[in-house]
Amino acid sequence: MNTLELIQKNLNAFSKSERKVAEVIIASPQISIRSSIATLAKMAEVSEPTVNRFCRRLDTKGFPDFKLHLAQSLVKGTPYVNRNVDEHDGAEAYTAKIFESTMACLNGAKNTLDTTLVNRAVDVLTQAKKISFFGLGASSSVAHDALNKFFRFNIPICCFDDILMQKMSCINSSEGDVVVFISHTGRTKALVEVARIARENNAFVIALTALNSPLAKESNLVLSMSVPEDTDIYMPMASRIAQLVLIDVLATGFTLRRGSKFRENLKRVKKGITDSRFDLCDL
Amino acid sequence: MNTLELIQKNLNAFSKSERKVAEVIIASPQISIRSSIATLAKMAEVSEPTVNRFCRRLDTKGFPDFKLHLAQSLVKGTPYVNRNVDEHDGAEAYTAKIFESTMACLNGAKNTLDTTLVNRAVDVLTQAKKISFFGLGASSSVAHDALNKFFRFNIPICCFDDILMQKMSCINSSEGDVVVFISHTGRTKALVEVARIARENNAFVIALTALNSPLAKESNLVLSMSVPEDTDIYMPMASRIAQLVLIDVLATGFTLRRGSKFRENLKRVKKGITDSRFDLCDL
DNA sequence: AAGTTTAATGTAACTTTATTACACGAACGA
DNA sequence: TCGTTCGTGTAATAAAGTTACATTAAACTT
Repeated sequence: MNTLELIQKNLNAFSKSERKVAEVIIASPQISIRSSIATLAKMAEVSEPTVNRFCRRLDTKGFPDFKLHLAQSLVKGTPYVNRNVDEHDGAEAYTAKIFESTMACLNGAKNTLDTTLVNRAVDVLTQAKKISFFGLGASSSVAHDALNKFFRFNIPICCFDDILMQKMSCINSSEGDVVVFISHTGRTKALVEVARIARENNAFVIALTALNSPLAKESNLVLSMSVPEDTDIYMPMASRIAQLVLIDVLATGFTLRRGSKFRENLKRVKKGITDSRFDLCDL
Repeated sequence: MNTLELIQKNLNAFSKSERKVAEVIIASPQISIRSSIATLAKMAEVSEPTVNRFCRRLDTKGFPDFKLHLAQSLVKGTPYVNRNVDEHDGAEAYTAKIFESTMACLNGAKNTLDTTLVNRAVDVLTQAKKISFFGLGASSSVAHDALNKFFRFNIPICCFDDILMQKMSCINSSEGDVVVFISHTGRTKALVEVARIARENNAFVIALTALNSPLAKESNLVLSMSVPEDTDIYMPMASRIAQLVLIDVLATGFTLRRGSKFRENLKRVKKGITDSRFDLCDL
């Protein structure tokens, strides 16, 4: 377990002074590993032995040993930890926090994603007669993004925000069609119903959603990622970002599976777009 | 450059005693990073200052600093680097690469984003009579996402994919309106023209785009982030993700600026959504 | 609610660790 | 051969980390 994450997780288990130390370290781990125990103690406004006790509580032999662990975890794992935005944060502070939280989130998502299932999903997608992407609310922009990506592959594809259009589309689906549903919670009633209809019409249902959710139960294949819930009102839904990256992953897998001739095509599409742009020399 | 490799490579450049130190470290680096300078000196059968000099020769401040560098280099795998997907990658490999590249990208974006400008943008947005979000192609899903976020703030807001609708909307704009344009390259002709129209009608133009691009030149305020260009056809546009996070940042800044009463409202909206969901006990 | 106990924290003495200053001796060149 | 330079070690010094203990705050008991 990553030392920095460990500190973050145990924040509540620490005593008042120890928490001060923890906060200083989380705020600037890179500085911490270069500081002496005296400097760190001063930064956290506690005494040196408190810092030492803090280190021991984290199962290290002492301060130098702790620094070693921290230094290694800064390389290995995420240097970033989910930090909530505070009411009094300035632009610099909240910008950093949001970027870092998002990165921490992606790291978590990556580690909990089952790549065997990714592989199966890619299998199914490459063999699809038609692919549909459906999401509602915040997830609808993820569906749009997926449309944009898969559209370039020149295969029958569709994407609707509208729940009725989604239903109609599913009613018309048949064997060989694949429907991808996107929902963070997997508990949006309307969407779950659409998924059921898709299944009833022999479509293959892939869900980017939470494990064991109602939506997951209606699906043939569930791609889930554990992403911390957005308990904080300031905190934007990083889950959405993780879903987008997952779409990237699926699109990439798709491209790879299709072989080299297919990739030549892609280059042509990309080149086609540049014609609607100013030349680089216009810069 | 990896410290251990560096030692290995420079073996011949060291003096006799220093080489002894180098050999001991190469033989058991894990032990070395946990030893004191005295222990290491004894292991190498040299004096302590020799070890110290050895450390300085490797451009470190001293023994503790050297240990830090060594410790970090001993950790395998560099996580946050942009690694291109390879034709022969399996699902696990490309999944990891894409997630990690995206994180690397976000990190880069974070570091190149000017928070002073973020602050100004938030200023402008909070005072806007109406806010519009426009993007084309891949950026249109970013615009949608922005709509979804800012919509909750209960202010006049709009978002169009259609270039004609965008134009019409801009022609009708007036003093106090803010239009946010989203474009990775900033060179999409159609969008640049819309921006010009917006400006001509006294709207305040914010662009999430590349510095010095034609779009940037038509804008009152440019939020740019340096994100590696997607040279690789496999590699999905991580720039899009960075833009989404930037939207998150702006939305958060907006929320903070509006004060605590406003945030109470947001909680209500959030609660309102849950009614269209299955209860948690349905899980 | 007061007293007792326990946990948390800081002070100061002490130990360990690292660095510096300097001296000695070998290698090299004139 | 002498002087210089470079490498090395010894010893002194400084810095960092740890321990023991005293003090204070918190919690629990009666």
